[in-house]
Amino acid sequence: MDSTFNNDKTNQPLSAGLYQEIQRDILSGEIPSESKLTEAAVCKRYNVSRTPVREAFRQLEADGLVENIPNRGAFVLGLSKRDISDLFDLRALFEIQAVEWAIKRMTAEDIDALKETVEFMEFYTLKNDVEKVLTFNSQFHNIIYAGTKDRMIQKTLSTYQTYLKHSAPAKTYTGDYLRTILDEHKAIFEAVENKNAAAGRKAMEYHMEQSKFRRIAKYF
Amino acid sequence: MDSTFNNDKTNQPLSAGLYQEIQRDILSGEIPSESKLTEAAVCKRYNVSRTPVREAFRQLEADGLVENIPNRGAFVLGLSKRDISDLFDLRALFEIQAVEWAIKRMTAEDIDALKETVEFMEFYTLKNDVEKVLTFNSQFHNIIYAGTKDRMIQKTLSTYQTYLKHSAPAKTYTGDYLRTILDEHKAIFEAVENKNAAAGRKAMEYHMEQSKFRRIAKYF
DNA sequence: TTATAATTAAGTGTATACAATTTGTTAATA
DNA sequence: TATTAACAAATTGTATACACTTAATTATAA
Repeated sequence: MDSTFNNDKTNQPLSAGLYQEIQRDILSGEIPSESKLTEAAVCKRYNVSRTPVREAFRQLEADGLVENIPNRGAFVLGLSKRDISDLFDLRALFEIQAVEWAIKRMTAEDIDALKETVEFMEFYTLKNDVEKVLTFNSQFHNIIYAGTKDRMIQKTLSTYQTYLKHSAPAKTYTGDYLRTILDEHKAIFEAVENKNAAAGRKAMEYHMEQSKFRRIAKYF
Repeated sequence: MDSTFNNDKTNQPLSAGLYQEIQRDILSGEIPSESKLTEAAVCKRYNVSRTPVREAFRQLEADGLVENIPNRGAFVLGLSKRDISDLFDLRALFEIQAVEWAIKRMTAEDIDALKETVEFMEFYTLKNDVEKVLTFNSQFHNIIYAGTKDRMIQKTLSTYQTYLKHSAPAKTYTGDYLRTILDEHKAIFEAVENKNAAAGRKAMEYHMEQSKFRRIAKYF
């Protein structure tokens, strides 16, 4: 109940902040599956009126994170362990397609931006700055998504990225881990730079396999 | 301006009807890309207040069909021809994965329901009832989606199905066409019945290729 | 005339009031 | 006691009023 919700800094509507906040809480499990989100409760907790709350609920529903039953309310639909496992598989399918399209559609400027991102990743890997590496990791993938020039795959992959990130338990990383991740991204970038779609798919496929293994291995 | 919007029959909230209505108009191109959706205009057209309109806008935004810029408004993002082409490819990836999961996860009752659907398809194919065949065609795929027991793939595929359906120009079907489609579904069902995942993927892959060809061929 | 500033109009963001529905409780009946 | 009916409370659906931001217009100065 110790709300850290704060919307003062940005000019985004309240519903946007609420949406992110509630999404995070559902994915982390803080708000459990099956539980009911009551408008009044959310209003009180974040000290806002019902209008932005209802708008946030609609967005969460479109994401599949709550089910809105007319005149009954919004019921939470969290992600089970199999949901997470499945999500890794779905993400892999799209990431592999995305890198192919990106290789075919990226501009020279897009590729430059990707190059810079890899360089930042390397820089912070050497400094062992986990936070920064993860940030540029996300950025690397986002540049690929944008490079597809396809809104739908971009949107879906961004959503999946968010889901997998926030549904992850806190983790401690070793230097080896960062180095491994860097290498996988370098391989992908190389394929992009050479405009080699087949190599790009292969490198991304491997990255996705490893990525899933690194997470799921902890569960079983 | 001749609104056929009517929400009297059902008890769903106004926003749900608005959402579907506007979605259809965007996909069909009646509301063109780049155009701005003004709340007041939609209110007037459908004779409702701003609250349900704003909620519909949020859902459309989550779908990627409009971009909501704070304090500026909702701008339409329609689907280009390449978007449609890409969508066929993305759908194919998911449909193939879906049939595999469905084969592994469907219950006996699920399979019975699928069998019945195929039988209806065959019956109406023989009667040359296009409307009904298309209805059971959609139902066939929806049963597969549900059979995956995975909300995310289900939701994404349902969305794609809607997009491809509503973005299609009106079409005249021949008896041959219906027969061909029926055969493709029968092949998929057979694989499901035999719980043969590899065969299921293969049959679905073929169905998706043909499905894309049947639509896209008209464009080029 | 052109550029800038002040003002007005239009549109979105948020809160709230009221209507309709659902849920929970009490009362009445068998 | 068990079941149903009537009522009350809580919750969601919708409309509207007001606040705030952006866009358009007019006025002013160079």
